[in-house]
Amino acid sequence: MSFTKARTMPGVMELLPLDQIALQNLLDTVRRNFERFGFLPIETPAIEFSNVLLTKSGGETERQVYFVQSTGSLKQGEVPELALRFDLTVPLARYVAEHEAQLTFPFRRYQMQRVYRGESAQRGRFREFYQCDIDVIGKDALSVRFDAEIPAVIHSIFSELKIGAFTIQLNNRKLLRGFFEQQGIADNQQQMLILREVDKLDKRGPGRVRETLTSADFGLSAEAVDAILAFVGTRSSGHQDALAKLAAIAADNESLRVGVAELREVLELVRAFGVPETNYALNFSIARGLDYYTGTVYETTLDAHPEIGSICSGGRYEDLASHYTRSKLPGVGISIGATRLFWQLQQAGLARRGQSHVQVLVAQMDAAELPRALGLATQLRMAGINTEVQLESKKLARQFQYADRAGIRFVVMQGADELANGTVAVKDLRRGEQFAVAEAELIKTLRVEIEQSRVMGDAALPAAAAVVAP
RNA sequence: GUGGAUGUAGCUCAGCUGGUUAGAGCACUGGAUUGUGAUUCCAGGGGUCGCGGGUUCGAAUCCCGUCUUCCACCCCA
Repeated sequence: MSFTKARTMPGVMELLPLDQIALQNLLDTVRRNFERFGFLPIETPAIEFSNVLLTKSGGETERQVYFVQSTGSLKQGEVPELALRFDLTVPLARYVAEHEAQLTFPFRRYQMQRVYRGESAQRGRFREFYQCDIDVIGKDALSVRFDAEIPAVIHSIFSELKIGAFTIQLNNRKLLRGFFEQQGIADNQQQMLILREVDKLDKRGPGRVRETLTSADFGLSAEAVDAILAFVGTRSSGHQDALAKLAAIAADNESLRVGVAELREVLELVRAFGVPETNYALNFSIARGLDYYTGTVYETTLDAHPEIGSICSGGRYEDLASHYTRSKLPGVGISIGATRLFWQLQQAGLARRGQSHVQVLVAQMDAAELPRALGLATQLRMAGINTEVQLESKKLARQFQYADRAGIRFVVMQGADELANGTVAVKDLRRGEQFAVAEAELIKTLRVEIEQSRVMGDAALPAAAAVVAP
């Protein structure tokens, strides 16, 4: 008999239960903070009509879209009618256009779902992954103040995740465009091409970016490249410094003036939102590849792990749903790639295994006493303690081994000795200690132990390693 | 899509210039008598050496093809 190789396609993440718990803890933290800031949940289907998803056809997205078709409706040579979503922003645009009449604006939604991209396989690159998005969509207009609220949400999430110091890098597309105009680079396409290169500044260093920009493809003079590199090299340290850097810009065109003004307002409000000044900074090389950003753009990085790159990014767009409706719907939002983030944290040693949700295993000491063990388990469950019972008769050693491997910390035993004197034995597998308590005290004792275990579980870790602790 | 690597047990790998029945560590299963795990000791299961073809008396080893996975570019979370 030959077996089919049991395997998943490359680019998908599949986890063992304790790692799954760790990922879910991460997702729970994100969701909790989204809700704390007043964002409401929606879900959209994984499958959408192809023409809805591919409004801006051509380019990267089309290459990466998975088309979907039922076997019955296969038609040779035609573009399938359906496709898997490749992000959550396009479905949001469709959603808002479709339900506009029933939504209240500004519409604040969060969405945490999986998206699909036909990427070629590479480290940390997934074909199926979670995106956690928040967006605020305005009707006709949306104040730049909302741009300042986003970093407050980011700060709240990453503080709670405890993955170390992080910086929310801020920039503004209008500022960049204005600057390019000032340099005599007026062509929109040309600006985009330069933006893409500039965006790689922190990853590749100024040397290689200079090399690319001075190449024949760009047709820029050495002086122009110098000016660009000097400008986009701007980084601020601290709030006052950021304001000073903005003040130093000689704005001689409208776009540049507006960009500076927007950034200034965002900075002031970010501070007022209570984000510590160590957690945000100007970075004029942040451009974001996506075409639709028009104003503020964000990227968040971990100070101690620059190799991870951006862990959360987004920005402002002027018209979200122009392909679906005449209404003008500006918005601002961010996306966290939770699957990749989790993977990166694991690689960097910042994620640890989750703890089993099973808090207690009631051992089976004597097959005849199984009903008694079941009754004990029921009592524990009614007290809110997640409990599993040893249902098969096995040597006690095996029962301990099972609990240990499954990550269950406490084993409760009530054998002949304990029954005789009305006690229950509790073994703490992590500490390797065992003690006896009166049966009436069991629940109270376990609650204390479990609470202690929860608190100690966090405290025992270095500050930067507690990510996914429950 | 372009360029470069890779493939031996579930995992990490060894296997010299071709030579008997392809090895190790970890993992797994069982045992070391009565109610105590992760440590120790003993035993055991597990591999068409990615696949196809060629050279040879003989191929995991050499050659060709093919597939796979991975890395860089592109793009992105």
